[in-house]
Parts: sequence; structure tokens; C-alpha cells
Amino acid sequence: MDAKEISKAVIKRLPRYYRYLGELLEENVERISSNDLSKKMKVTASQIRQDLNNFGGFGQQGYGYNVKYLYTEIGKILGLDVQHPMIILGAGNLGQALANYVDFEKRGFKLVGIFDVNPVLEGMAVRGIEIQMLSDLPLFLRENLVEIAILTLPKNRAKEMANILIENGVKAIWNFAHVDLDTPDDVIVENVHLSESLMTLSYNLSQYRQEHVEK
Amino acid sequence: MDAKEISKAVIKRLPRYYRYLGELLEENVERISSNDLSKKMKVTASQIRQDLNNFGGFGQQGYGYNVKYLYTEIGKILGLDVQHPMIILGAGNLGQALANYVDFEKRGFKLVGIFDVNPVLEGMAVRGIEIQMLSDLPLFLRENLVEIAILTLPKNRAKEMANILIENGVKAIWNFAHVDLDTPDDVIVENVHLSESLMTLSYNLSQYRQEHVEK
DNA sequence: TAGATTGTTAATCGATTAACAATC
DNA sequence: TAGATTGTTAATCGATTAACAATC
Repeated sequence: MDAKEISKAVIKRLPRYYRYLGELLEENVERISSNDLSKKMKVTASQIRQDLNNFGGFGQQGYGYNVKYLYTEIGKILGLDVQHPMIILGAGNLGQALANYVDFEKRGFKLVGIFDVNPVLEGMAVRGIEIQMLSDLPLFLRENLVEIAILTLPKNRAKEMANILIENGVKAIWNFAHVDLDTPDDVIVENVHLSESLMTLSYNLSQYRQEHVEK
Repeated sequence: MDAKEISKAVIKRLPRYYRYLGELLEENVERISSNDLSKKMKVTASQIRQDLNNFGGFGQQGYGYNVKYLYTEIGKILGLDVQHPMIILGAGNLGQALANYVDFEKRGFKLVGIFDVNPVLEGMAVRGIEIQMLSDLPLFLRENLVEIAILTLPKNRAKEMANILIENGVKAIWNFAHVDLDTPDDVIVENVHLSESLMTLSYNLSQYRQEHVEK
């Protein structure tokens, strides 16, 4: 029904708008113009207006944008107005770090299970949720509604578990494993490849040095 | 001296090439054509050739690319052939998770210090490195060469510490705090905004559902 | 030499910015 | 009404893909 396809670039920017609007809201700012926001965010005002207009006319000529309204609307667009039951596979440091992010819960991402292979961890609780064995995952998925799975497993096991998730109807995977998952079209994958991010940093650092006369 | 400016899009793809070439190397593949690599990586062969040619002619007509050679060369471009002394600010779950990534060390990213505000953590060691108090950071920076700082602190403290890092000559910040740092041109910042990544996932999930007849 | 595949130019596509009429 | 600022079209810029001559 929706005719216009929204570009990936726009979508990637939405959460950043949401963050800035949230900050303005905390500062009790009532309205903001694309121009003022553009200065804060260091993007062009034109881009802000174009981006927002992909989703409808949130502003008002001569006035600008109502911060609270825009914040709420972007929240809805991002799906933050509904609960997303979520599990974590891999209760290592990273898995536990993510489990402890209080902010996620605030935005509707509700942790309902944590799984690991290590029997030593079994029964240990993180934020009130007991760590279960990965072997119990298929049963858990049949008995509980899970929308999002967070994968913080080594790459081989990540691939294997991704298949189990897909077979059991999980529709979104937040993948921290250093591997590209092969998934059907109806499963959303968002990758966080930390080592690639660090390499990008390293590239920029090396490059900058070469351009600005090392030695 | 280098005339041609390399686009950000290309740079972001480099680590992924590096990862795939590393895998091929492990599988003892000696050479690969842009066409075969394009199938594996699900990008166009044309893009691969264009990307690589930004840095020089690594291939050979009629043959393709030598995997080992290309892997090494991309490694050099990414600055992985030299050591990067690195510290972590924030010894929470995320900081500890990053400290424990063995892979980083393999690529030249050498952890030389971990800092936190929590006195309870003082003296505790992660991977043989004792956690120090953040108040000791300026002194540490004056006495030790640090290239990269990893920021896993809450946003207010992150901003404050970023300034201290900059004042003391740290040239690159890997920022996990939910804030955009304001840094001079000669300081490289690479942001990892995890909550924004999760929101993108959430958007795609919601969108897919709306397009494919919920209910 | 014939076949394969790169390096590179040209064509296409998409995203960003500029400009301005519409309108609050 | 006059001023401000959006929504939106048009112009520009950049990135991707296609095509093919060069060459191993």
C-alpha cells in the first residue's frame, strides 16, 4: 500500500533524530526549526526536512516542529511504541553487557531469556533472568513469543543457532558474531561488526597521519 | 601527495573484504576472481574492482587476485601491520567484553590500560591488566604512549573524559557512549551507537510487518 | 594464440543540497 | 498583514553498475 520506498540512508539517520529530540525534550524545548536542529546535529536543514517528509508533514510553516510531537512520531515509526520480546544467545561479557542495558527496556525491548552453552552459567541470573542452556532453546521458542534474538556467540555456533531461530519463527536477529548470516527475506538482520568498526578507525588514523606529514 | 580522495563508503567496505579474504586464506584458496568473490560477498564484481583500484592494481588480468597478497595489502591499508596502543575507559560489562576480545590483539590493537571510577574495581585485573582509577588517567597519558581510547562510559563522563584524552594527545576515540563527541579535526572518532542499531532493526521489523499484511 | 579477467571509462542510478512557492 | 519556515521540486553531486579495451 505504501508506494514510496524509504532509503536505507534515511532510516539509519532516524534514531539519531530521535536521540536529539529526546535531549531537547529533556531540556523542555517546545519547538525547533529545521535550521536550528541542523546546527545542533551538523547536517543540512534541507536533509532534515527531506528526511522527515518521507513519513509525512510533521512540521508547520512559519513555526517549525513541535519537539514532543515529532519525538513521539519518530518513536512510532521506529516501532518503539510496542513491546519487543527479546532473547540473548551467549551470556559472555558482551551478552551480559547488553542484558544490563536498562535503556533498551525503556524503549520496549523486553528481555525474556538468556542462553549459553556453558553449564557453569546455568541458573545464574542477569537482571532477574536465569541463564538457560542453549539446548533448551527450541522448546523455549515454541512456548514463548520471541521477536528479536541477540547473537553474541562465536561465529560457527552463531550460524547454527541462527537456523534454529529461523525455524522457530524468530523474525529479527541482532548479530554481533563476525559472520554474515544467510537468512530468508522475511528475517531481518542487523549486524554489529565491532572489529570492522575498529578497523575503520584504524584506517582513518593511518590515513590522517600519512596526509599530515609523519616524521 | 595523494590526490584522489577515497570515499567513506569504500572505506567501510574494506574490513569486510579483509574478513572474507582471511577466510579464503584459511581455506587455502590461492587466487580468486572479482566475479567469484562477488558471489560470496553478495556485491557486484564491478564494485569490488572499483573499490580495490582506489588503492592500486592488486590483480592481474586473466588471473584474478592472489588471496594472500591482497589480504596483506588490505591489512596494510587498514593499518593492521603496526601496533596501536589502546586504553579502555569504563570497566563495566562492555568495557570488560572489549578487553577480552583476543582478536584485537592479533590485529595490532594492544590494550595497555583500563580505567574506571568505581574504587571497588581498583586493582582488579582483566587479561593481566589492572584496572586503574580514572583520576590517574592524565598522569598515565603523559607517561605512556596511547593512540586509541575506547569510551564505554555514561554520556556525561564520556564528554568530560574525551576532553582529557584530547588534551593529552590521544588521536583516536572509539566511542560507545550515546553522545556525539565534539572533537578537533585531528582526532578521529568512530562511533558505535548500539541503541541506534537496535532501533534500525526495530524499524525494519515494523516496516516489514506493515508491508506484509499483519493480521 | 585463445581465454580469462582485470583496470578503467562511460552510463545509470540514488542521495544530497539548493531554491522557492505555499502557508501558517 | 509581514515574517518565518515548511514541504517539495529542481539541480547537483556522488556512488554504483555496465561495458569493454588492455593485457596477462
